[in-house]
Amino acid sequence: MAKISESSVRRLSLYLRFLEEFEQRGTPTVSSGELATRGGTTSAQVRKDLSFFGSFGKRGLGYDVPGLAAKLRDILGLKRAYDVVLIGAGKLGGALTQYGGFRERGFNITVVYDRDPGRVGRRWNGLVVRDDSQLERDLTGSPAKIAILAIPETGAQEVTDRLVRCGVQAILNFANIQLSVPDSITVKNVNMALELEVLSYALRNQRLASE
Amino acid sequence: MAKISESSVRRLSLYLRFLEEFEQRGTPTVSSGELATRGGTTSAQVRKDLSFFGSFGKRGLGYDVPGLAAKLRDILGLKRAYDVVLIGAGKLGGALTQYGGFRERGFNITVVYDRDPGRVGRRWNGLVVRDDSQLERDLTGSPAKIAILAIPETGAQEVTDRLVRCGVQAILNFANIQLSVPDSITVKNVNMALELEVLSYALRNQRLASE
DNA sequence: GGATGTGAATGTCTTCACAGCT
DNA sequence: AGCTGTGAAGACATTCACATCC
Repeated sequence: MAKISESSVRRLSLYLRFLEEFEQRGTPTVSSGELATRGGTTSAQVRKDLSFFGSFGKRGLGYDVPGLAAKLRDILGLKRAYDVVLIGAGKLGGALTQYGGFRERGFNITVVYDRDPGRVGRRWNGLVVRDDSQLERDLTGSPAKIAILAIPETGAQEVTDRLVRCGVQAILNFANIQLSVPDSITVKNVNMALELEVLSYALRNQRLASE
Repeated sequence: MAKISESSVRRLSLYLRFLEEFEQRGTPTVSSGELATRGGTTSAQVRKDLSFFGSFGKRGLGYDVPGLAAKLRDILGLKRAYDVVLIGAGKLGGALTQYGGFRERGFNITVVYDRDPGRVGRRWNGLVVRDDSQLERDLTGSPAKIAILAIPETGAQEVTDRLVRCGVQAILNFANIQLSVPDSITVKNVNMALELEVLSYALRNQRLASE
């Protein structure tokens, strides 16, 4: 299959969200233009994004809402549920565990690890915090393929190496560090301070432009 | 000034982080190649990114670490501190307030709003949660230009409109909704479920490839 | 010698524009 | 008529490669 750009995949994910809104409202069909305005892009972009995977629309009519939604779920691999391993039972981990958006889309945080003795063994958001050292014993042979790292920089690389050895193939990393992993492993970084810096850059440009 | 791509700005932000590590370690100079390997890019990319803003290096030598760090802080608008308004005193808001990475870089969450009567008035992470309805009274004339939205979709657009009216110019949005704002306002979305979906897509591709 | 800075070449993504269905 | 699907064109981003300077 041809390689699709990440921006394209991100947009597909957005389109799916809009389609689900239409689905709930019972709207039967939708045009590329309607998806485009909601997503802040153009109708040509929407059609091109979809065209990488096939032709799902009817000319003159648009796209069948439930049909396209199902197709996108298939493309994005969302037809199945995923067990997700959470590393770090801190505030951020708690927020993520509580966050409904994950469960809604089939991402279930089924286990959480921490290395702080004050946390290990405690009940926490409906789970029991497990000791970090149990990771290998628990995960070897487990079907979990996705992990979320919600821990500080220190130790993040070490835990990553262990997760990879246990068969984890995709990591959502909140630690402020560039993880090094084998090519076969996918890592997505969420770096909140960096996002604010992009905003700061934009603000500074505004200031300079207005002088 | 020429328009710089967002990916370029994001990389500059990364380089700055690496430079700060070098700074702490007392390393006097660094080459584009060293920054590149840490950032997972190429030396040519590093030099090109920097070249949009000037020539900061010495041929044959590399870049002066504190000098380049200062220059990047200036470019990114990080020489000053920012007051940040937080909307939403929930788990996510709490995690963000506690998160050291913001303060470290001069982003200070100075006030938090919520509309849940059970939260308003309470002490919370060193702040007192203020009633959402106070927003206009507090913010009009305040220097705060950045807001973080850590609330559910419902109400996010309404609060956004009010923030914009109060002079907020940049918004970091954690709500799962595409905010509509005037062109002059900068919005960055952090959509954690979407990140997981990108991972899901990658996993599905791996599965398909191995069949 | 060693590393920068940068035009030119290449590669990638987006937009255009229109033929082709419904 | 209306909207899709898609080559072709255009815009943008990355990589190459080398003259330039320390």
